[in-house]
Amino acid sequence: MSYPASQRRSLLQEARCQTCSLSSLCLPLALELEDMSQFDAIIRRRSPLKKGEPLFRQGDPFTSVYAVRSGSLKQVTSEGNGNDQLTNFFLPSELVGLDGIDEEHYPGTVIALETTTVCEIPFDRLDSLSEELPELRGQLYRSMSKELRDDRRMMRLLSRKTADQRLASFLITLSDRFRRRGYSPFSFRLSMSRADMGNYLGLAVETVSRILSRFQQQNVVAVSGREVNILDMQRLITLAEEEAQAVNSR
Amino acid sequence: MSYPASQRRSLLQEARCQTCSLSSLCLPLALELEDMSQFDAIIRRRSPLKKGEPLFRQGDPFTSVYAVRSGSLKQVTSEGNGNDQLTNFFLPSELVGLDGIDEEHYPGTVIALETTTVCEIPFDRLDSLSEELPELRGQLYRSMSKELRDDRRMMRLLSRKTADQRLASFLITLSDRFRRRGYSPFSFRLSMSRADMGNYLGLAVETVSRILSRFQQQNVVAVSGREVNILDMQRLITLAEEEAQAVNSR
DNA sequence: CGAGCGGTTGACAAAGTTCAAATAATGTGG
DNA sequence: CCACATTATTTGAACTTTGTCAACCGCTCG
Repeated sequence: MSYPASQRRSLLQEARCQTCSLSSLCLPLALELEDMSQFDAIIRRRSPLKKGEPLFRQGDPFTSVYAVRSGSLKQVTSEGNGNDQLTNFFLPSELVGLDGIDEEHYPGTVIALETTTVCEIPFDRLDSLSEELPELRGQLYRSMSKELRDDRRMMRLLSRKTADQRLASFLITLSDRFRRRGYSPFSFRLSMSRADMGNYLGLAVETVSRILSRFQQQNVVAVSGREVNILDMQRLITLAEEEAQAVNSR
Repeated sequence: MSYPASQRRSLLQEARCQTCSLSSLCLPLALELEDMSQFDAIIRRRSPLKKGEPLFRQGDPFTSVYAVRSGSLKQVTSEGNGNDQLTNFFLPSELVGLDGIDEEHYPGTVIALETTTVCEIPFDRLDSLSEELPELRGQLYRSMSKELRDDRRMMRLLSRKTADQRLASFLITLSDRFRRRGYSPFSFRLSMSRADMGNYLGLAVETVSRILSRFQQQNVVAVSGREVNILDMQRLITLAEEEAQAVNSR
């Protein structure tokens, strides 16, 4: 989730969707150049968020969805008592805030994990525009639908997988997301803490740490602080799926 | 999830959205009478599903979403190995299939838990119509957004709650859904097996059974087979939330 | 009436959590 | 840039919760 200086520079320059390297992954995907400029027109640029800075807070009135342009964020839902749940990490091109549409407010706080830039897309404008642009509407439906499927996958992870499988799955998913964005799927930097990972995966920090150590011992990955190198992707995939036997289906 | 004979009869008679008692909860919510008839026109009635019968199977081509009219269903996602994950229960007025939009196929099999009737809504027609009817479009966005929020709640349940809290939460959620639909929130019949509950909640069947027994001993609920009576709702709510201390946030 | 399924209960084992403590990393004020 | 204060991460050991295995009950369906 860090970028070489050259790329970071170019990301910041791309003030318009038409030239943004992410447009093929982002909401304007599938839009014609002409339509894209209409879409581009409703977007508000925001100054970069610093690490730890919230994009919005739980309970804030829902006004916009956001496309991540660079950096990364986490979404945390608090339930009164100190018990927070980290429900999502967002990487470039992903849409933030879709779960706030049907209520007047955002259901969780979204916080930058590093210096992060986003495009703000006022939802009322997006909705109107989606009336005229079937492709845009379809893309919006698809984004939400995909998020639903990802959620189901996460539920499966949380309810059926062992701690080892969770960590392996997590690393694979990250790897895959990086790959799709043109970065190395084998070597990357985690922008979140062990505590964040544990919270997201439903594990104690200590468990996360222990398992990463074990993976390292087994030469599956090399971990140094937040730097990750996947040494044996095949093994990692096996780890994520194996033992998946039995549990409730003898 | 069973209905008195009189109500069941009337549900079956309601062939049109305009007279359906669920329209105030369902997709046509917020539509003017005139718009509603347009919406009504695209809907296909289906003959009732028998218990155990699938509405569609995982991998079937995605064509429609479905609104439950009466009865109930479960969604099961299989991952090759025998390890299935039950990701959702659907009650009357709820929309089935939204997570299939962005792929060409449904991501899970949806099976009737009892005799069940649904309205089939071809998605391409729905999409076109949503172009003309902003209210319908909004409702569709809201439905998906709500489902996202429910998923987040479920993730929280799976990753942070104890078995007791999961069962308590589950009963409360069901109770609430019945209440919204005009049924008793205190007395209802479970249409799913203990195994289904366990699968959904990420618990072994034995655990589900034990905890229900314990709740019963403590006079929180009276359970007889699949009949449930909530005796002490306040206590149940406490059970669902309490102990929610600590875990990752000392 | 017997088979089978769904549900319940007990005993034991395993996976993870909690608590404690040491070490490493990062940030801050001078 | 240094010394100190914090915060993050790792590791060990005891303890809990829940899963697994086994046995049994009760009901329904041929």
